[in-house]
Amino acid sequence: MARTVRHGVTLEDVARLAHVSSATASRVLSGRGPASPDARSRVASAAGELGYVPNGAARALATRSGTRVAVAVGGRSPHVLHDPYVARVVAATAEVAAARGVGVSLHWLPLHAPDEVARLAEDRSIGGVVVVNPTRPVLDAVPRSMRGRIASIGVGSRDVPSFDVDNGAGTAGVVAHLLARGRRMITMVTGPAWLPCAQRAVTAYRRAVEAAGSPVKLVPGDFTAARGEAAAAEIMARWPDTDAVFALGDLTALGVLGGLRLLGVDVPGDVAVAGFDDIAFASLSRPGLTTTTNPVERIAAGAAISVLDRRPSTPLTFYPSALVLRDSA
Amino acid sequence: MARTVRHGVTLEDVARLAHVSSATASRVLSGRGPASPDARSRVASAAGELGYVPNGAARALATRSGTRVAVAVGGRSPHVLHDPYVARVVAATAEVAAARGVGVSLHWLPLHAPDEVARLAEDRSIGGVVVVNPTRPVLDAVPRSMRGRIASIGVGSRDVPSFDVDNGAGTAGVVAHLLARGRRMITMVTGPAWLPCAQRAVTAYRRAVEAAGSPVKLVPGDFTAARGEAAAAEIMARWPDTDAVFALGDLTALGVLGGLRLLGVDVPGDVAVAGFDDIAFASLSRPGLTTTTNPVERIAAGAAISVLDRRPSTPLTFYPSALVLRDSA
DNA sequence: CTGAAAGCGCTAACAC
DNA sequence: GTGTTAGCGCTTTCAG
Repeated sequence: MARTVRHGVTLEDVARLAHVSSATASRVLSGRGPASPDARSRVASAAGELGYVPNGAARALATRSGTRVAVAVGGRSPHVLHDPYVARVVAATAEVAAARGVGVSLHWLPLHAPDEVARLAEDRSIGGVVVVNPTRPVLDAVPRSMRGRIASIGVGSRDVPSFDVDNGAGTAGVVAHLLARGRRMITMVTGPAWLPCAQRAVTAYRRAVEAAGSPVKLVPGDFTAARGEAAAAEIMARWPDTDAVFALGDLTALGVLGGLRLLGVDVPGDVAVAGFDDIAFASLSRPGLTTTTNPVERIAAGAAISVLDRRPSTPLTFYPSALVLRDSA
Repeated sequence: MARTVRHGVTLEDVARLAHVSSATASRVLSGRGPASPDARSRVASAAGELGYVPNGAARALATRSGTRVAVAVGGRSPHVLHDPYVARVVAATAEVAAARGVGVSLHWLPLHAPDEVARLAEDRSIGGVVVVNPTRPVLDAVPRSMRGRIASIGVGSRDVPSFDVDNGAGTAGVVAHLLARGRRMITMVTGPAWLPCAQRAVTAYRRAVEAAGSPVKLVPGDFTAARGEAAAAEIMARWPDTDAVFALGDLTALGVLGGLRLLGVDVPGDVAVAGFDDIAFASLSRPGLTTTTNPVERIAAGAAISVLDRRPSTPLTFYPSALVLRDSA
């Protein structure tokens, strides 16, 4: 195993050692194109011996494939880039990118300038784009040329396959549980109004609650804890008979928990509280937060792989969300 | 502003429109090398008009500068890559990388194979490396060739500048606060034993506590909440007179909070609890967690910039940690 | 199946 | 100051 790991081994070096042309070496190493078994093995062992690592920049230049995938996040302010949810998406993407010799860059997609996404497409060093929480205008601004190398975590479109948690089913599960526990006055704290993928959850909530003959009560949210705390006060003032709150996003649910405590409302005695996402802290709160899972890393990896491997994927891939019962509901 | 944004505008196109050679255009656009004011303005406006975006892959190939920065995280298992702290580092790095037209990839540095970092250096498409939580063997395995394009979030070495939170001062601040509040039996839950940068906090704790004539009581931790919960039981069994616990890492502190509650210990009545990091949940727990800040995003950005701009930086850059008082201590 | 040769888009000497 | 000329390391026709 005494490898002569010279600094900067090139395909040329491998080819020379294997007594083949660099073209053949390229075919073998990239797996594309014909090559005799003999050549194959000689190249492979030469590459191994020299500790060859292909130069991604050169490959990207030759194949026009780009050297990175851009994660573009829709949001009202650039502050969204510091969201812990976004961080998880980026990290998961960076992990699958590493395996393919490429990188990840992070960009903000302002709500008021949806065609920023087109600008990303002009950058030839960007091989693919994963849009997070896109709005419809963003999706519409996606240029034809991005087809096959763009995916969405959020809603999708004809040209943009979507990878997302099945928040409809997740919500239905949570509401069903609440109903089964005898709750009848269930208020929902929604996501931001501009965020289309969050509407699926609202629809599911509405359907489940109406089917049970209970009233639909909605309060706007924004995924923050601060908003949850304020929402709790709003809800109890407006609908004192509320016996359950379902918040889209655990941070908001945790905020609701805090807000209710401030009001002296007992959870789950007086009011049950449930969230969405099952973040790390959900199990640490007091009472423990009943919620439903959101496999963010798996979703991000799915989206990233579809973009990087240019796999023609189904237009819609839903990841299941599983109910996690704790003490709050 | 009616830009003719053709798909794939090259430097050649810009040069042609500006009536200069591509070399001149390159000098102007990259800011390196001489250029007359006249040429400068013609090139600039041509680039603007065409909506020119430089091709990072081509540039990287020509300058041998790489197309991405690798974030390499030391840890016992590949699971560290899913740590929320790591995610924040990666996202912050991806943000500064985006501004420079490069990407970020994420890698695991196994404790038992410290020379994995040398393997990264062999990849010519990796322009720089940010090591997170390195051990000394990792630092020693950094090849000479990486000088100036590697930085550490954690301990550093002669060749690897360090960017880190001043956890010594942060710890001193927390302990001083605990002492000022009259606590005398202060136990510390440490970080993993293999993690050198966490030792600074232990040293600071030891010094502060000894100076006050209080006993040094250490329990090993691993930054997880589960460990914090277990540690709480251990501590109260071993040292029933404990009146304060300082945990390195808020997640662990939150675990301690839970563990103490299980034991029926009142916080902060019987025992005060303080953490480190000021993560989002610190303000959401009950009681609110007293802790000290850790500006992870700023630290990561500092490290990333030093690597990307190849700035000869000071060997040690400490970021201040500020005490955040809540209810737990 | 294999090799020669022509780029991919940019930068860096080196003359002028 | 500016243009000409070579590459950077890889892939990809196109002959053979």
